Amino acid sequence: MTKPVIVWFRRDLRLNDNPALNEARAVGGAVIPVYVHDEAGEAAWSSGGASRWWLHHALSRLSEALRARASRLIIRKGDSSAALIDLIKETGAGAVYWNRRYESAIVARDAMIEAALNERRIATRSFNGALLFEPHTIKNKQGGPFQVFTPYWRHCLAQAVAEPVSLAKGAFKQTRKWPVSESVDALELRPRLNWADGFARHWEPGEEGAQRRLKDFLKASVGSYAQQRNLPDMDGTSRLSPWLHFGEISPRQIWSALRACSRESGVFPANASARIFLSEIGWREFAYHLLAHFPHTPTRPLRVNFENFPWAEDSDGEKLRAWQRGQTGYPIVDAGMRQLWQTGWMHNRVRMIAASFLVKHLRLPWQRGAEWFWDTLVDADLANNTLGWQWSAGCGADAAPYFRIFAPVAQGERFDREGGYVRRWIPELAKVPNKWVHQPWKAPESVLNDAGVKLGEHYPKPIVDHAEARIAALAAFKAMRTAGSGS
DNA sequence: TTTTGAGTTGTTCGA
DNA sequence: GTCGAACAACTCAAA
Repeated sequence: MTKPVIVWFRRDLRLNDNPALNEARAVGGAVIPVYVHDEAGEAAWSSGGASRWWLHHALSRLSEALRARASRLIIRKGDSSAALIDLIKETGAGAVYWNRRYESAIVARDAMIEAALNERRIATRSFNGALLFEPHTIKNKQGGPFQVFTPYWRHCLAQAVAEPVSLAKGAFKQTRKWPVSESVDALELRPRLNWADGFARHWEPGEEGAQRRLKDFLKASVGSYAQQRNLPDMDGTSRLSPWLHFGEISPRQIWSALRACSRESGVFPANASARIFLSEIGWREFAYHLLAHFPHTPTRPLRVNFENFPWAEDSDGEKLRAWQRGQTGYPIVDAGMRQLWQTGWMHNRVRMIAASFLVKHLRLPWQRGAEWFWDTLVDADLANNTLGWQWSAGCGADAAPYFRIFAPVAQGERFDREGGYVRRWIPELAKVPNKWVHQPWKAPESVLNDAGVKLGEHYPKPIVDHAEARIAALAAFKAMRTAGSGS
């Protein structure tokens, strides 16, 4: 009789286009879906607070979806290797299948588990469930990894992309006796305090929620993506990032759905908007490419001369705290940081502005920003977070040149012209007229009085002066360069 | 090996 | 208000 196969779910919390699950069902025996909550195994990057909230709901939805197929999700806590070996003993499973991950600590751990299982004569198979182009399959002509996006993505687009595979209909083959499982609640993923209560108004974790969101985006927003993706007051971006992170949707499914939309025009991608959206998926691929080939980059700069960048002092943490709490006095920055806190997400345009502000105006290390985002974003993803922060700081691959310092007032006026975004997240400024809403400190006394705002009381004065901070940042970069070349 | 062209997302200044 | 140039120099990728 065919032995059961364990499907080890990780960052692939979906039933459709799940190669490990598909292949396990194809074996013909029982399938035992398993999730192991192994915080120590995640090393330095176990899920942050906001991600844990999402994970709680993602696991609940996956568990329900499996029950609808007459199956179950078996949940265990603790060391992954020990949990899998226990389950093999309890179920008589002959194999473990999973979809690959790319963080260096996880790659190393998975290799050890594979060896340990093979030693016990348990078959293991791993699959690509998370990427269009896995890092080891993409090489430049010198045989090395790409470090510039454009040639990387051009190269990728010349490769074939596999079609997503839908889950075959019908119930799963049953195991004779289900092993015991923890409840999702027992993982204690939701915060003890109720700070995440607002998240549920903004998000619908789970595979169905992902498909609904993709459909809505393709119907309503992708056509105007080129123009509207930069306007934080609009729903112009896909907002698929958290579902993508947990693998509730795969990039293959997105690629395929986008191509179906382009069918009428006979060209793929059909237009500038579709091409730009696809290239955003490409940036995610590029981030995984870089993380796999430069595994030290979550904590250390890719460009080594940035190791001795002269960051500013902030011994009491006051500046960092002002940034985290949305109290810098620059409305577009503060609105973003408050959106992040309240919803677990921040619009991409504002992420760039807020990141640039931390790194260039406050001159605090990008790692502090990356840590905060890791804890507060529902879409926190090691590859994307690392690339984004190193790009903003200017120390990464294909990064922003050092002289590119976002001006928060100009950015606010350009991308949030009516101030709707700022007013939504900073109610103190609700009555400040458009002309001053991005720089209330410049407004005449009478205007502020009419708006009911006293600066320094209801809303802070700017904690740094833009022009001075800009000059200081340029000087710091210059100092780093001279220090680097001198030795 | 050497050379050449090019590189997500900006800002400021001065005409 | 609008426009183009300067910002400074470096690294990558391909020929």
